[in-house]
Amino acid sequence: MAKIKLQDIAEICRLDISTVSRALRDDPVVKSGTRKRIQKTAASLGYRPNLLARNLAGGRTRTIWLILPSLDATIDQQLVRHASHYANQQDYTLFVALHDSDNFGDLVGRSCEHYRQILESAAQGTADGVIVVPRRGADDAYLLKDLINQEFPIVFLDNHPDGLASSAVTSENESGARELTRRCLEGGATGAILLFSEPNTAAQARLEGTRAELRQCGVPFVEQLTPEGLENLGSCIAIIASSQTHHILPFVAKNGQHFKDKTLIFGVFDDWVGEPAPAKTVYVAVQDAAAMAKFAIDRVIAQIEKRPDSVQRMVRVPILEFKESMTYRTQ
Amino acid sequence: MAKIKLQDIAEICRLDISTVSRALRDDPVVKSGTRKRIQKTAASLGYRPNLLARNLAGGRTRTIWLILPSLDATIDQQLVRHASHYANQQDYTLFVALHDSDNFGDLVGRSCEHYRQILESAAQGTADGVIVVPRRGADDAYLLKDLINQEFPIVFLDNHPDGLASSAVTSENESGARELTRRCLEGGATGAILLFSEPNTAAQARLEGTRAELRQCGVPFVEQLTPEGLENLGSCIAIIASSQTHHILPFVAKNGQHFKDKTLIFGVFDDWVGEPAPAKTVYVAVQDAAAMAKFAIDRVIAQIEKRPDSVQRMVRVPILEFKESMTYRTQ
DNA sequence: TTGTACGCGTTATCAA
DNA sequence: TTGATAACGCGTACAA
Repeated sequence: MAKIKLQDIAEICRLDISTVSRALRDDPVVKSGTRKRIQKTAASLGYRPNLLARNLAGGRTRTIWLILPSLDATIDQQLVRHASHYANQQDYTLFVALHDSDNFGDLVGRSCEHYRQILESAAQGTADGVIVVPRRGADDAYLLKDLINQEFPIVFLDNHPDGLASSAVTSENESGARELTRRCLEGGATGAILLFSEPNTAAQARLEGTRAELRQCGVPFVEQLTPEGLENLGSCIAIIASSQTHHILPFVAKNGQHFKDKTLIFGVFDDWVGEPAPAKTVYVAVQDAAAMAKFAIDRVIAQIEKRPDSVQRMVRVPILEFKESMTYRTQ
Repeated sequence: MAKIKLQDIAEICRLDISTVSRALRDDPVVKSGTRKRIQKTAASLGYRPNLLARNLAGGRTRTIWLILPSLDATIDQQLVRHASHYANQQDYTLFVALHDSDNFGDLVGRSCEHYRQILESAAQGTADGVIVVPRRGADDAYLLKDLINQEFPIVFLDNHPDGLASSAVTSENESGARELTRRCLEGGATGAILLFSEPNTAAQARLEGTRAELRQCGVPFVEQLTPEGLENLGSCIAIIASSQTHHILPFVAKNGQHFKDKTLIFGVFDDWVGEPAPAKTVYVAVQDAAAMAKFAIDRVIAQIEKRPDSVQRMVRVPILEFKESMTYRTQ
């Protein structure tokens, strides 16, 4: 059978469509008897209201999109999880869209196009607001400018494009990186290798924090691995980076021969899965994904409901904790 | 300024709204000159077509939802990534919704409610079809039954509820688990511990495959760890499970004292991050996420476009590869 | 080549 | 308490 609509129910019940509409939304203005009757026949027919029509008429969707480049990093997965949860609590539905999913090496440029399409779609009535996790430098700034100018509710999360006057939620990356670095030094590091090559504001802030701390403590470090540079770093080298998966382990696997006679310490953000080997210790700066997600959702909703957004444009969430990674050794 | 609509542009250009509508979709029937003029003024006004209205009028959204419980497992992330990519290639947009995100321990039952809501929303015109990764046994069967009966395009991925006559795409879990087990035995295992406690069809198939192989080879195994059971397993124990994160490492961490004098071998699906320690070797059965995603998308689209779906109800994708996990040891 | 008029499925504002 | 009717913004036969 085809899709049941209000009209069908109305005809069966010999009532007007508007009465049916009210009854199905439990409007107490409809007489309790007819209301029940309508609801029963609706259920028996397997009626489902058409959300497109409903949202079109209502002017809002109670839907927020979380748009991010990928789910590779642990923090991304956690943000999705918490944002979805918290949005749900606020009676919004959160949808996730990936915009970097085209980067499989087939079609360059298509990814950006896809990104643009997603943002457009969101702003075209399908979502009440969006939370965007940008990734590739300022490539996307011009895409977002329009939306912001038209006051479409938008909040940046984790990273934020430079020079856009809009809400943003991120971690205290700079001071977090300083603290992480401090731990590595307390752990005995005599020098450091910095792996923060991503061209985004979060990685840059971390890089700067790390540099600042190392300089202040007078500890040598390099950002590119050269034989000469390595000599200055001493016997206990801290490798400090954003994440395990993309940076440290591949890096160590590739340059293993250089570290033969060295002791290694790793410093990373968010998590370390598995054994810390080949490091002596792994220090982890854990971002507060729950708080970040909560702030982001709150601020989009504030914009959606046109509540006067808090003065503060940029929210920096403190690092949740600094810890040494667990080891599963049996001895 | 408020939202621009076709009417606004029509008035400015002194044309009918329908002409504007055609021009903005590059309909060649509109005279090239006026088409350009219309497009220019539209752009200058920052016009965005309302997708709700467009989809309502058009009857379709070119949107597919991928609904899954969480993103904890690597396979989930890969499925999202590939599905998003492939859907995009087919000119569909893929949205991801999590339905288990409420399981933070606050409100029991709310998760199921949320799940229902998401499925309903999808079927209410917002999506042309859905791909569902179910997780908790057959809890959700009744939710899905309605949708299937009403011929709403739906494909199950990874797992599938029992007894529902609908399309499903999954891995060759049973034979995959057999092969994985074989590898563990070739690696020297004298006994095995099986950790497949999840109440879903994928884990069950794997459990059965593992059991079958072990029985055939006459190798002792346990599914619950007891002191007596442990004695029979010999000195080299294979721990075989679905994933690293949720099962093996916590299990070993908890029961470490029992394994003091044993050699361990791990057998898992999808991936192993970090060092294999405390195991001698880790064998990994890697699922073919790309193929799974592709099949799933293809089959939803087939249903959406009412093409006669292939006779085969259930697609079982072969395991991509069996490998030993990489090690990053520097010596 | 452009305009008219109706449909998409709901909600909301009247009037009855 | 219910019914008629106008939005919501756009697509599209059909007519001009």
